[in-house]
Amino acid sequence: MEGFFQRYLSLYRPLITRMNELMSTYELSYSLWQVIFYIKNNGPSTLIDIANNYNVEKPTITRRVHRLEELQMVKQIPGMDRREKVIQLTEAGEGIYQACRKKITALENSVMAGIANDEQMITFQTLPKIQENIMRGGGSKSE
Amino acid sequence: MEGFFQRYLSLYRPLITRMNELMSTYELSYSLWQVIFYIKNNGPSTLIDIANNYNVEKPTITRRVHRLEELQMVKQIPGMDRREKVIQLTEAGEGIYQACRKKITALENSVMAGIANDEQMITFQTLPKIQENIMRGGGSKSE
DNA sequence: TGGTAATAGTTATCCATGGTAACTATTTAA
DNA sequence: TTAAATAGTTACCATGGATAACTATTACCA
Repeated sequence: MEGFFQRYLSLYRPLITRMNELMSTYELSYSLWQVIFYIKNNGPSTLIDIANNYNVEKPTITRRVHRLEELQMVKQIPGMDRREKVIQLTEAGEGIYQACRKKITALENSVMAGIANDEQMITFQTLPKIQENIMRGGGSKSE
Repeated sequence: MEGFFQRYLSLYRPLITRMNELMSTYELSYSLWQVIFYIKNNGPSTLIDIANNYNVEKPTITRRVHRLEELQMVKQIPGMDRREKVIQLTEAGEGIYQACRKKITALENSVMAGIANDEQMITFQTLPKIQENIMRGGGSKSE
Protein backbone atom coordinates (compact mmCIF):
# COMPACT_ATOMS: atom_id res chain seq x y z
CA MET A 1 0.00 0.00 0.00
CA GLU A 2 2.78 2.44 -0.91
CA GLY A 3 1.62 6.03 -0.83
CA PHE A 4 -1.10 5.41 1.69
CA PHE A 5 0.37 7.66 4.35
CA GLN A 6 0.71 10.46 1.88
CA ARG A 7 -2.94 10.22 1.01
CA TYR A 8 -3.92 10.03 4.60
CA LEU A 9 -1.74 12.91 5.73
CA SER A 10 -2.45 15.32 2.92
CA LEU A 11 -6.05 15.33 4.00
CA TYR A 12 -5.19 16.41 7.50
CA ARG A 13 -4.51 20.12 7.13
CA PRO A 14 -7.49 20.96 4.96
CA LEU A 15 -9.74 19.03 7.30
CA ILE A 16 -8.48 20.45 10.57
CA THR A 17 -8.50 23.95 9.10
CA ARG A 18 -12.09 23.51 8.02
CA MET A 19 -13.08 22.24 11.45
CA ASN A 20 -11.39 25.12 13.20
CA GLU A 21 -13.10 27.62 10.94
CA LEU A 22 -16.38 25.93 11.65
CA MET A 23 -15.97 26.30 15.38
CA SER A 24 -14.29 29.68 15.44
CA THR A 25 -17.73 31.25 15.98
CA TYR A 26 -17.66 29.80 19.46
CA GLU A 27 -13.98 30.49 20.02
CA LEU A 28 -13.34 26.77 19.88
CA SER A 29 -10.75 24.73 18.05
CA TYR A 30 -10.75 21.03 17.46
CA SER A 31 -8.49 20.40 20.44
CA LEU A 32 -10.94 22.16 22.76
CA TRP A 33 -13.84 20.43 21.10
CA GLN A 34 -12.32 17.08 22.00
CA VAL A 35 -12.64 17.89 25.68
CA ILE A 36 -16.23 19.01 25.39
CA PHE A 37 -17.02 15.98 23.31
CA TYR A 38 -15.48 13.61 25.83
CA ILE A 39 -17.30 15.09 28.79
CA LYS A 40 -20.59 15.14 26.94
CA ASN A 41 -20.28 11.47 26.06
CA ASN A 42 -18.74 10.16 29.26
CA GLY A 43 -20.18 12.40 31.91
CA PRO A 44 -18.18 14.48 34.40
CA SER A 45 -14.56 13.43 34.11
CA THR A 46 -11.14 14.05 35.55
CA LEU A 47 -8.19 15.42 33.61
CA ILE A 48 -6.62 11.99 33.78
CA ASP A 49 -9.64 10.37 32.15
CA ILE A 50 -9.45 12.81 29.29
CA ALA A 51 -5.70 12.64 28.89
CA ASN A 52 -5.76 8.85 28.81
CA ASN A 53 -8.55 8.80 26.28
CA TYR A 54 -6.73 10.98 23.81
CA ASN A 55 -3.25 9.70 24.54
CA VAL A 56 -1.87 13.09 25.42
CA GLU A 57 -0.01 14.27 28.50
CA LYS A 58 -1.65 15.81 31.52
CA PRO A 59 -0.40 19.36 31.04
CA THR A 60 -1.98 19.41 27.61
CA ILE A 61 -5.38 18.74 29.14
CA THR A 62 -4.78 21.13 32.01
CA ARG A 63 -4.37 23.90 29.49
CA ARG A 64 -7.39 22.95 27.44
CA VAL A 65 -9.60 22.76 30.49
CA HIS A 66 -8.40 26.13 31.72
CA ARG A 67 -9.31 27.71 28.40
CA LEU A 68 -12.71 26.11 28.52
CA GLU A 69 -13.22 27.41 32.05
CA GLU A 70 -12.37 30.90 30.89
CA LEU A 71 -14.90 30.47 28.12
CA GLN A 72 -17.33 29.27 30.78
CA MET A 73 -18.19 26.16 28.84
CA VAL A 74 -16.99 23.90 31.60
CA LYS A 75 -16.90 23.99 35.37
CA GLN A 76 -15.41 22.07 38.20
CA ILE A 77 -17.58 20.03 40.56
CA PRO A 78 -16.57 18.33 43.78
CA GLY A 79 -15.25 14.80 43.42
CA MET A 80 -14.66 12.27 46.17
CA ASP A 81 -11.01 13.04 46.38
CA ARG A 82 -9.55 16.41 47.07
CA ARG A 83 -6.87 15.76 44.50
CA GLU A 84 -9.30 15.24 41.69
CA LYS A 85 -10.76 17.95 39.56
CA VAL A 86 -14.01 16.67 38.15
CA ILE A 87 -15.06 18.57 35.08
CA GLN A 88 -18.57 19.05 33.80
CA LEU A 89 -20.27 20.99 31.03
CA THR A 90 -22.04 24.20 31.93
CA GLU A 91 -25.39 25.12 30.40
CA ALA A 92 -23.56 27.25 27.91
CA GLY A 93 -21.24 24.37 27.18
CA GLU A 94 -24.19 22.10 26.51
CA GLY A 95 -25.64 24.59 24.07
CA ILE A 96 -22.40 24.98 22.23
CA TYR A 97 -21.94 21.25 22.10
CA GLN A 98 -25.28 20.92 20.35
CA ALA A 99 -24.52 23.69 17.90
CA CYS A 100 -21.09 22.32 17.01
CA ARG A 101 -22.30 18.76 16.80
CA LYS A 102 -24.80 19.87 14.17
CA LYS A 103 -22.24 21.78 12.18
CA ILE A 104 -19.72 18.99 12.30
CA THR A 105 -22.23 16.37 11.27
CA ALA A 106 -23.28 18.54 8.36
CA LEU A 107 -19.66 18.84 7.28
CA GLU A 108 -19.15 15.13 7.69
CA ASN A 109 -22.02 14.56 5.35
CA SER A 110 -21.03 17.12 2.76
CA VAL A 111 -17.54 15.73 2.65
CA MET A 112 -18.89 12.34 1.61
CA ALA A 113 -20.65 13.71 -1.45
CA GLY A 114 -20.29 11.40 -4.41
CA ILE A 115 -18.86 8.55 -2.40
CA ALA A 116 -20.80 5.30 -2.39
CA ASN A 117 -22.29 4.24 0.89
CA ASP A 118 -20.37 1.03 1.21
CA GLU A 119 -17.14 2.82 0.45
CA GLN A 120 -17.88 5.24 3.24
CA MET A 121 -18.60 2.37 5.60
CA ILE A 122 -15.46 0.48 4.72
CA THR A 123 -13.30 3.54 5.18
CA PHE A 124 -15.06 4.25 8.44
CA GLN A 125 -14.29 0.76 9.68
CA THR A 126 -10.77 0.57 8.33
CA LEU A 127 -9.35 3.67 10.00
CA PRO A 128 -9.61 2.31 13.55
CA LYS A 129 -8.03 -0.95 12.46
CA ILE A 130 -5.06 0.95 11.14
CA GLN A 131 -4.88 2.89 14.37
CA GLU A 132 -4.90 -0.36 16.32
CA ASN A 133 -2.03 -1.62 14.26
CA ILE A 134 0.01 1.51 14.74
CA MET A 135 -0.56 1.71 18.46
CA ARG A 136 0.06 -1.98 18.97
CA GLY A 137 3.19 -1.69 16.86
CA GLY A 138 4.59 0.01 19.91
CA GLY A 139 5.73 3.57 20.17
CA SER A 140 9.20 3.98 21.63
CA LYS A 141 7.54 3.87 25.04
CA SER A 142 5.28 1.21 26.56
CA GLU A 143 5.58 -2.21 24.97
CA MET B 1 -21.31 9.44 8.65
CA GLU B 2 -21.29 10.93 12.13
CA GLY B 3 -18.05 10.26 13.96
CA PHE B 4 -16.01 9.97 10.82
CA PHE B 5 -13.77 12.94 11.58
CA GLN B 6 -13.06 11.62 15.02
CA ARG B 7 -11.92 8.32 13.59
CA TYR B 8 -9.85 10.05 10.98
CA LEU B 9 -8.24 12.51 13.35
CA SER B 10 -7.48 10.19 16.22
CA LEU B 11 -5.21 8.28 13.90
CA TYR B 12 -3.15 11.34 13.11
CA ARG B 13 -0.93 11.70 16.17
CA PRO B 14 0.07 8.07 16.49
CA LEU B 15 0.86 7.96 12.81
CA ILE B 16 2.88 11.13 12.55
CA THR B 17 4.74 10.26 15.74
CA ARG B 18 5.61 6.87 14.33
CA MET B 19 6.81 8.41 11.08
CA ASN B 20 8.95 10.95 12.89
CA GLU B 21 10.52 8.25 15.03
CA LEU B 22 11.18 6.25 11.90
CA MET B 23 13.07 9.09 10.27
CA SER B 24 14.78 10.47 13.35
CA THR B 25 17.82 8.34 12.48
CA TYR B 26 18.42 10.69 9.57
CA GLU B 27 17.45 13.81 11.51
CA LEU B 28 14.34 14.06 9.36
CA SER B 29 10.73 14.66 10.25
CA TYR B 30 7.72 14.14 8.05
CA SER B 31 7.62 17.79 7.04
CA LEU B 32 11.20 17.62 5.79
CA TRP B 33 10.52 14.29 4.13
CA GLN B 34 7.76 15.92 2.09
CA VAL B 35 10.30 18.20 0.45
CA ILE B 36 12.71 15.39 -0.36
CA PHE B 37 9.84 13.30 -1.64
CA TYR B 38 8.58 16.05 -3.90
CA ILE B 39 11.97 16.76 -5.43
CA LYS B 40 12.68 13.09 -5.94
CA ASN B 41 9.42 12.61 -7.79
CA ASN B 42 9.27 15.86 -9.71
CA GLY B 43 12.89 16.64 -10.36
CA PRO B 44 14.66 19.86 -9.38
CA SER B 45 12.03 22.30 -8.19
CA THR B 46 11.56 25.82 -6.93
CA LEU B 47 10.21 26.74 -3.52
CA ILE B 48 7.03 27.90 -5.18
CA ASP B 49 6.50 24.51 -6.81
CA ILE B 50 6.82 22.81 -3.47
CA ALA B 51 4.70 25.30 -1.57
CA ASN B 52 1.92 25.06 -4.12
CA ASN B 53 1.98 21.31 -4.10
CA TYR B 54 1.50 21.06 -0.36
CA ASN B 55 -0.75 24.08 0.03
CA VAL B 56 1.52 25.79 2.50
CA GLU B 57 3.00 29.28 2.49
CA LYS B 58 6.39 30.16 1.07
CA PRO B 59 8.16 30.88 4.35
CA THR B 60 7.27 27.41 5.54
CA ILE B 61 9.13 25.90 2.62
CA THR B 62 12.00 28.35 2.93
CA ARG B 63 12.61 27.05 6.42
CA ARG B 64 12.37 23.41 5.46
CA VAL B 65 14.76 23.83 2.55
CA HIS B 66 17.25 25.65 4.72
CA ARG B 67 17.25 22.81 7.21
CA LEU B 68 17.76 20.31 4.40
CA GLU B 69 20.65 22.37 3.08
CA GLU B 70 22.24 22.32 6.52
CA LEU B 71 21.79 18.58 6.54
CA GLN B 72 23.37 18.52 3.08
CA MET B 73 20.54 16.50 1.63
CA VAL B 74 19.64 19.16 -0.85
CA LYS B 75 21.50 21.77 -2.86
CA GLN B 76 20.77 24.73 -5.05
CA ILE B 77 21.43 24.62 -8.78
CA PRO B 78 21.26 27.49 -11.27
CA GLY B 79 17.86 28.10 -12.82
CA MET B 80 17.05 30.28 -15.80
CA ASP B 81 15.97 33.14 -13.66
CA ARG B 82 18.11 34.79 -11.06
CA ARG B 83 15.12 35.05 -8.76
CA GLU B 84 14.52 31.35 -8.70
CA LYS B 85 16.19 28.94 -6.35
CA VAL B 86 16.11 25.54 -7.99
CA ILE B 87 16.51 22.76 -5.47
CA GLN B 88 17.92 19.33 -6.14
CA LEU B 89 18.81 16.26 -4.08
CA THR B 90 22.45 15.68 -3.25
CA GLU B 91 23.98 12.21 -3.40
CA ALA B 92 23.48 11.95 0.34
CA GLY B 93 19.90 13.09 -0.13
CA GLU B 94 19.30 10.36 -2.70
CA GLY B 95 20.65 7.75 -0.35
CA ILE B 96 18.50 8.91 2.49
CA TYR B 97 15.48 9.02 0.25
CA GLN B 98 15.98 5.37 -0.59
CA ALA B 99 16.47 4.39 3.02
CA CYS B 100 13.40 6.27 4.22
CA ARG B 101 11.29 5.11 1.34
CA LYS B 102 11.99 1.53 2.35
CA LYS B 103 11.20 2.14 5.99
CA ILE B 104 8.02 3.99 5.23
CA THR B 105 6.80 1.36 2.82
CA ALA B 106 7.49 -1.31 5.41
CA LEU B 107 5.46 0.62 7.95
CA GLU B 108 2.70 1.16 5.43
CA ASN B 109 2.52 -2.58 4.97
CA SER B 110 2.69 -3.49 8.63
CA VAL B 111 -0.06 -1.05 9.40
CA MET B 112 -2.40 -2.86 7.04
CA ALA B 113 -2.01 -6.18 8.82
CA GLY B 114 -5.29 -8.05 9.06
CA ILE B 115 -7.12 -5.71 6.70
CA ALA B 116 -8.57 -7.26 3.56
CA ASN B 117 -7.04 -6.16 0.30
CA ASP B 118 -10.16 -4.65 -1.14
CA GLU B 119 -10.78 -2.73 2.05
CA GLN B 120 -7.30 -1.29 1.79
CA MET B 121 -7.92 -0.31 -1.81
CA ILE B 122 -11.25 1.32 -1.10
CA THR B 123 -9.83 3.31 1.76
CA PHE B 124 -6.89 4.27 -0.41
CA GLN B 125 -9.22 5.54 -3.10
CA THR B 126 -11.71 7.19 -0.79
CA LEU B 127 -9.31 9.48 1.05
CA PRO B 128 -8.48 11.66 -1.97
CA LYS B 129 -12.17 11.96 -2.81
CA ILE B 130 -12.83 13.31 0.64
CA GLN B 131 -9.93 15.70 0.25
CA GLU B 132 -11.38 16.89 -3.05
CA ASN B 133 -14.69 17.56 -1.39
CA ILE B 134 -13.12 19.49 1.45
CA MET B 135 -10.93 21.59 -0.76
CA ARG B 136 -13.68 22.27 -3.24
CA GLY B 137 -15.97 23.17 -0.37
CA GLY B 138 -13.93 26.33 -0.23
CA GLY B 139 -11.74 27.45 2.60
CA SER B 140 -12.36 30.98 3.76
CA LYS B 141 -10.03 32.11 1.02
CA SER B 142 -10.26 31.49 -2.74
CA GLU B 143 -13.70 30.49 -3.95
C1' DT C 1 13.32 53.34 -22.63
C1' DG C 2 11.58 54.15 -18.11
C1' DG C 3 8.60 53.08 -14.70
C1' DT C 4 5.14 50.11 -12.65
C1' DA C 5 3.54 44.87 -11.91
C1' DA C 6 4.38 40.82 -10.76
C1' DT C 7 7.21 37.07 -9.10
C1' DA C 8 10.65 34.34 -6.02
C1' DG C 9 12.46 34.22 -1.96
C1' DT C 10 13.72 35.88 2.87
C1' DT C 11 13.21 37.74 7.52
C1' DA C 12 10.93 38.73 11.69
C1' DT C 13 7.31 37.81 14.52
C1' DC C 14 3.35 35.53 16.24
C1' DC C 15 0.10 31.62 17.25
C1' DA C 16 -1.39 26.87 18.20
C1' DT C 17 -0.23 22.46 20.09
C1' DG C 18 2.15 19.30 22.41
C1' DG C 19 6.07 17.38 25.25
C1' DT C 20 9.24 17.04 29.52
C1' DA C 21 10.81 18.04 34.09
C1' DA C 22 10.03 19.51 38.39
C1' DC C 23 6.89 20.91 41.58
C1' DT C 24 2.51 20.83 45.25
C1' DA C 25 -1.14 18.60 47.49
C1' DT C 26 -3.47 14.72 48.70
C1' DT C 27 -4.23 9.87 49.42
C1' DT C 28 -2.68 4.97 50.00
C1' DA C 29 -0.01 1.57 52.02
C1' DA C 30 3.62 -0.42 54.75
C1' DT D 1 3.85 7.66 60.54
C1' DT D 2 6.62 7.76 56.86
C1' DA D 3 7.27 6.43 51.84
C1' DA D 4 5.10 5.81 47.50
C1' DA D 5 1.60 6.70 44.37
C1' DT D 6 -1.77 9.80 42.23
C1' DA D 7 -3.97 14.31 40.35
C1' DG D 8 -2.97 18.38 38.86
C1' DT D 9 -0.02 22.60 37.90
C1' DT D 10 3.83 25.44 36.38
C1' DA D 11 7.66 26.72 33.64
C1' DC D 12 10.04 25.98 29.69
C1' DC D 13 11.02 24.24 25.11
C1' DA D 14 10.21 22.33 20.25
C1' DT D 15 7.63 21.93 15.99
C1' DG D 16 5.11 23.68 12.38
C1' DG D 17 2.50 26.91 10.15
C1' DA D 18 0.67 31.90 9.13
C1' DT D 19 1.20 37.01 8.10
C1' DA D 20 3.37 41.18 7.02
C1' DA D 21 6.97 43.59 5.30
C1' DC D 22 10.98 43.46 2.92
C1' DT D 23 14.79 42.69 -1.28
C1' DA D 24 15.94 41.37 -5.78
C1' DT D 25 14.82 40.29 -10.20
C1' DT D 26 12.01 40.04 -14.31
C1' DA D 27 7.85 41.36 -17.28
C1' DC D 28 5.01 44.48 -19.24
C1' DC D 29 3.61 48.46 -21.65
C1' DA D 30 2.82 53.18 -23.00
